[in-house]
Amino acid sequence: MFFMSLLHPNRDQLELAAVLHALSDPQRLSIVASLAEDPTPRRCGSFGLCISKSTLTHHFRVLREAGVIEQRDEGTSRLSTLRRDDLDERFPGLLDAVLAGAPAAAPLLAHSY
Amino acid sequence: MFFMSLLHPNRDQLELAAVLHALSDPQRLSIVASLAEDPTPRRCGSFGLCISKSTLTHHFRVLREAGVIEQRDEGTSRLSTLRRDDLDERFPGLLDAVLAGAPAAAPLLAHSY
DNA sequence: TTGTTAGTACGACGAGCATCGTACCATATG
DNA sequence: CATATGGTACGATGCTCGTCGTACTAACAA
Repeated sequence: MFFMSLLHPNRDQLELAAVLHALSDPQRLSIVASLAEDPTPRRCGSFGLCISKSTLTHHFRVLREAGVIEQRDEGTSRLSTLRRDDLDERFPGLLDAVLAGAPAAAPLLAHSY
Repeated sequence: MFFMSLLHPNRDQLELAAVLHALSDPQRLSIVASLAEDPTPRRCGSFGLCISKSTLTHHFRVLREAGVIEQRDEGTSRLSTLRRDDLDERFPGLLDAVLAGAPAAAPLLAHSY
């Protein structure tokens, strides 16, 4: 989106504790699971979460700053993708294990918030 | 130790988010890494952590209540062990991935607090 | 009995977190 | 231009967390 340049830690800056913390929230876990299920870059508002826009922004920032997701701006949207390669390289097997143990991705409600 | 009966979730009660949260603190991560490196049941005070006794109690309770460790009393001590089997069964690969990515276990200082 | 050891219980403090509403900003579309 | 869309910024609230000190207890040793 606009001015704020998006902070993304690079691969060797990823910290395990930060990643685990980012994944330890049910809403964020649901985002990650959904993103893993369908790797298409997606809008923040398209995850069917029942939380306000500002809370949504907060969760996506936590995920991005921990290095779990990557975000890029396109038009009026901010598209998110999983940083699967980076995570797999730094913490092999972690993401797969988390995804396997995560509750099924949210049903992706019809309306996008 | 005394009166308090120790709460341990059983295998199928383990919650991913709780486990991830328990592992997302550097001190607790260090405890788990140390416990994984040497599976001998160990006293809480024997991990060489520079924190107070009450904080130590707190961290061990978080780990136990999340199902990461098991504790049993013996004499004046409370001995902890990793619940490796249960974790591996519920979240295959998770513990190994975390341990592989964790900073080397604390040097285990000479004095036991 | 007197101490020592290993740990808990309780209460407190400051920091951080999840959440929200309101105000605002870009981009696109009419 | 005006308006709608998708999101951020800021401030506030209430809750949780990590940390501590003090007081306590249970088991053991002298």
